Amino acid sequence: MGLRERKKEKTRLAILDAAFDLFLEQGYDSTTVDQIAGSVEISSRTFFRYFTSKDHLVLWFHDQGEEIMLETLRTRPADEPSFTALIHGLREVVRDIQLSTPEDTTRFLKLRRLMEENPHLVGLSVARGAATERRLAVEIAARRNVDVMTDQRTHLIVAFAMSILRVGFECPHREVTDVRILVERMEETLELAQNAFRPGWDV
Amino acid sequence: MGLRERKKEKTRLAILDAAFDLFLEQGYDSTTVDQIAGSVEISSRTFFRYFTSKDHLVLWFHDQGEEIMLETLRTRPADEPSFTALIHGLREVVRDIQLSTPEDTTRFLKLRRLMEENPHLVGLSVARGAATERRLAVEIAARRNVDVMTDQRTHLIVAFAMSILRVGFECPHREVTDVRILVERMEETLELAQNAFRPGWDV
DNA sequence: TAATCTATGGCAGTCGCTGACAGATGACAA
DNA sequence: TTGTCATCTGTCAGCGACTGCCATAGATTA
Repeated sequence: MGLRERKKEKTRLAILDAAFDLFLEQGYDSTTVDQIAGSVEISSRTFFRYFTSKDHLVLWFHDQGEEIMLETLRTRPADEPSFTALIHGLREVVRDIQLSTPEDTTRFLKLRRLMEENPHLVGLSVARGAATERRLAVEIAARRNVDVMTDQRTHLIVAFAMSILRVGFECPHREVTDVRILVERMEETLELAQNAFRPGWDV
Repeated sequence: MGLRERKKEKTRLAILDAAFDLFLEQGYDSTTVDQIAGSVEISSRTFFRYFTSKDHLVLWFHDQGEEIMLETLRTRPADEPSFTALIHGLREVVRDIQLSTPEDTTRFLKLRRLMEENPHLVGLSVARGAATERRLAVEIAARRNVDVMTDQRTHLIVAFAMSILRVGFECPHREVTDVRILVERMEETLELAQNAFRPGWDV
């Protein structure tokens, strides 16, 4: 990897870290892009070359998760029930968090705190989730040999699965100082959710 | 109702109609607030006194639905399973659409077309949905005699129910020229969803 | 009719975001 | 090492969403 790319990655992370710290310190809305750019010593124009919008800072994690979900779907056996396959995707997302570097973990926990303190950001993430669901629905429809446009069940399967992810990450009943707490919580949610459905409902 | 209030309601609807027509004609993004305000002959400053943001034009329906859901929850018997109670809420939302005035129906259908052509708006609506879910969760937690902060099942119940609404409204497999098509579709979705769960999972 | 309340418009300003141009900097071959 | 090229970066000018402030026109009430 060349010097150029390494440098880019470094500023990308620097922006992310600076932004999160500023957000947590003085709030999301009252932090301007100029401030963030300033504290990393780049122009705000450059900021927008790294992140398409201020919001996008918060969505980087989401994008990562989407990729994992899609990737997992491709590797799961074709005859596995769709919902089960999606659940495996969710577990992969969780695993990815567990295995990430300490720096990434810190970033992730900051992001979580940020969302907790600023519910409007949850909305953002959920909005992005709608796009993710459309993409997942295409995959699941192919799997189930149905038409994405007409098959409601496909969309229900995807929507339910993604709901689990969201519920698992929100409402953590005690302070999350460690990803382990989050993972634990996520496992509980998955367990609960899986028991809620009739076997074979997702064929 | 005084002249003042009647006039206000009239401009409110005028703004909504003008905006939707402009959006459908030339796209959401390329329509400015100034244009909308101009075509109703008010200043853009006044526009922002009727709608807190350009986005809010699209969310007015959502807000209405939320109110119906909350209202319904209050009237349902306390010993009814939570999920069932929410489903009744969904049915009330559908009923409200069926019973609305022709003007409102037209507005609603335009909104639907708008969302179809502009997926980004679906995201907006979903984002607002996150806030709605939090409010519904409070009610459901009270019903189930659990703590909103800690009980995951409550959040799952709400999230699943709201997913149904969303799926029912999106992906309509044929052009929606009549609310009846939509209602029909919604019934199918509800049916499908209700059969997906184990009886008693939501106690 | 007078006093009062409130809806509105104009204006100035902030912030997010973009296109266009020019200068700086790393990549790579001779 | 040097020169060429691709890419990254900053500056600047500008648009559109949105807000606070103040003055005024209109509706409401006494």
